[in-house]
Amino acid sequence: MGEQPKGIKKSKTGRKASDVKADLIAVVAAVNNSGPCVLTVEQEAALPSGPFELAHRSLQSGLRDWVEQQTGHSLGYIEQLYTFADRDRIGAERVISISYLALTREEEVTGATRRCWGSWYDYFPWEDHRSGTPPIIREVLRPRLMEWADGAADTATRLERQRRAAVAFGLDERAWNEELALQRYELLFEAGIVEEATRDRRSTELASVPGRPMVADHRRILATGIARLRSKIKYRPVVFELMPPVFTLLQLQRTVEALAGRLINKPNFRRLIEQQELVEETGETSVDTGGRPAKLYRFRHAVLNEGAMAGTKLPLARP
Amino acid sequence: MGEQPKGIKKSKTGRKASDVKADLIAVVAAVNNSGPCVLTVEQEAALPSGPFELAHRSLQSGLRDWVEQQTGHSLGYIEQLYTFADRDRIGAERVISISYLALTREEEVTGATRRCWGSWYDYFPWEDHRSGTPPIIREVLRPRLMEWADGAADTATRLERQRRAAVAFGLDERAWNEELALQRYELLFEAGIVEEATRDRRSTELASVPGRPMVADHRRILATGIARLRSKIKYRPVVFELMPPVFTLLQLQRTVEALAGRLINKPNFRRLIEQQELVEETGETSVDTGGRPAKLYRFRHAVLNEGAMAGTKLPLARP
DNA sequence: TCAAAAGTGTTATCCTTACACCCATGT
DNA sequence: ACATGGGTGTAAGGATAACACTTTTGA
Repeated sequence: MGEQPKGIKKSKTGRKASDVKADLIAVVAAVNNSGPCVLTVEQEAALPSGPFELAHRSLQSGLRDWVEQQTGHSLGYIEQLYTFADRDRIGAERVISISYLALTREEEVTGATRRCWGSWYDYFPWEDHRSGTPPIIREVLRPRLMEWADGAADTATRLERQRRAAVAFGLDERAWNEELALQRYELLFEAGIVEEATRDRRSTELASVPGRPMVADHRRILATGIARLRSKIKYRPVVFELMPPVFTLLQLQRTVEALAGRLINKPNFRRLIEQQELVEETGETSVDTGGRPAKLYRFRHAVLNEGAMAGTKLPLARP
Repeated sequence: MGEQPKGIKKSKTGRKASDVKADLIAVVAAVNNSGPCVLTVEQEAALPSGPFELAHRSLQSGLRDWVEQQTGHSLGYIEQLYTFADRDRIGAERVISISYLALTREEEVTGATRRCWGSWYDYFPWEDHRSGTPPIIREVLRPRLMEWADGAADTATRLERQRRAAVAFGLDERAWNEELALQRYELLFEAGIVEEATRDRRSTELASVPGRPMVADHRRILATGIARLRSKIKYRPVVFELMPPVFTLLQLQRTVEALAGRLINKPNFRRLIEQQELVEETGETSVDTGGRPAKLYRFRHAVLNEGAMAGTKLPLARP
């Protein structure tokens, strides 16, 4: 910031015209025995959030403050998700939402704060494929999506819609891709199949409404967080933010499966983890839960320093 | 939205306390014969930007308006980069910057607008490894970084700094990783080696200043864009946004090389492109530029519909 | 003829995938 | 004994990397 820090930006309209409100909004994810869940308020219908204010030192610290104040939960790992201006919001002042993904463990409940964990798959019943493709896809979503496609004005649009639905939901022998969680929600929204899409416009159509809805566009933000996390666990060791300090390899696998919404091959998973040297043995074994005692592991925090996870996909020339 | 859209958010301070200004800021990238470049204003010292205003239909359209107004350039492909609150900015009103990455071709100059293309590697001379490791790393950056490391209070911090520098810049036999462009800039900033870091605090240290500086934190935003693009070209077909409608495979390779800042193995690159079916022949050949005529190709826009680029890195169980 | 660029093969190696199988413990 | 989970081995297939080589043009 020299002598003229922002000199290049001159609003032609008055100063007031460019004033906005900025909301901070958090997807706080954890995994417990019943599966992946998200920290909520308001009877599990909203994500913790609040306005960014002068008192906040930074966006992240503002977010931490709001989450702690509303839920009594303090955050560890945080990353930014996306920023958007509320759609179809007109009026005196614009609102910008800056969303974040946070990963924690569901800790001991201390205060008497209204903290509720909502299950991911209550909001997105079509996303859990751990016990095979959920029936809701074939029985509800597929027919509704085809209806929507058939409602298109011309043939080109109809085919286009069918293809989009097939890609997103793995229809017609296509493979399921768990990373498309956001695309799927947005497709359902566009097709008017999801409650949030119809509740503004007095629901002329029948509301078949699969999955529990949320306030405003919070469910879309949750979908964004899920999609981001599902892709990120594949190239960054973030799962460990969700694990206790010490764990067995099967516990780790179950956690990843909960997030990905699909099952993993055990032997190969173990090799993958071990060959990347992400964990080290503690030397102890678990207090058995139904079978042979398992070795306990802890995360090797050193890997964060190793600058690993390079990932070249280009055929580089030898230097 | 519903009956109580944002009811859960009650600012304890007055309304005014949460009002902010939101700036939109664009990294508009292109590649020409002289290499990768970015659209700038103010004598190549700033990125196009402007405040988000009531008149704008959305964040993206606001960005398009500002860029077009300031440079006469209209944008195609856009993606959001990052949102941050200005660091060390105190005072009456907070400023939030929402940054975007846009990809275009450097088109025919039409209007008499002040549009300038700045070369990436003028701003980041250490990032271009197409002709081997640039001397500036061994001759300037390495010594300065070691100085900085030695200035640490304790041994642990010193070793930590040395390791960070080595990872980021590929020192000590480590491999160069072109995707770490942002980390590198931030490391230089933290070490006070870069002009932006010293100019606030009256530069007590000598300003060795490698690379052309920019206004405010625009250079950091540019680094963010470069890093994002370098990683994205590996798993999404975004390069084609930078290409003319018809091109030879070598032109495509040269473009990718310009972005990545390193050379690619030709035969393997061709196979990679062809086996992914990203392009199709036009049937024509290029008006030769120095050798045997090359087949011309065009991008297969169909691939965008194929929902390809799944990318599982987890050893899934058979369904 | 030579330089420059366009193209084609071939091989070794690594990683992923799939699957088969044995081990240790509690009931 | 057997169910449950822990844990190891291996072989096939595909992708990647490295490099050698031929072809076609213009100067």
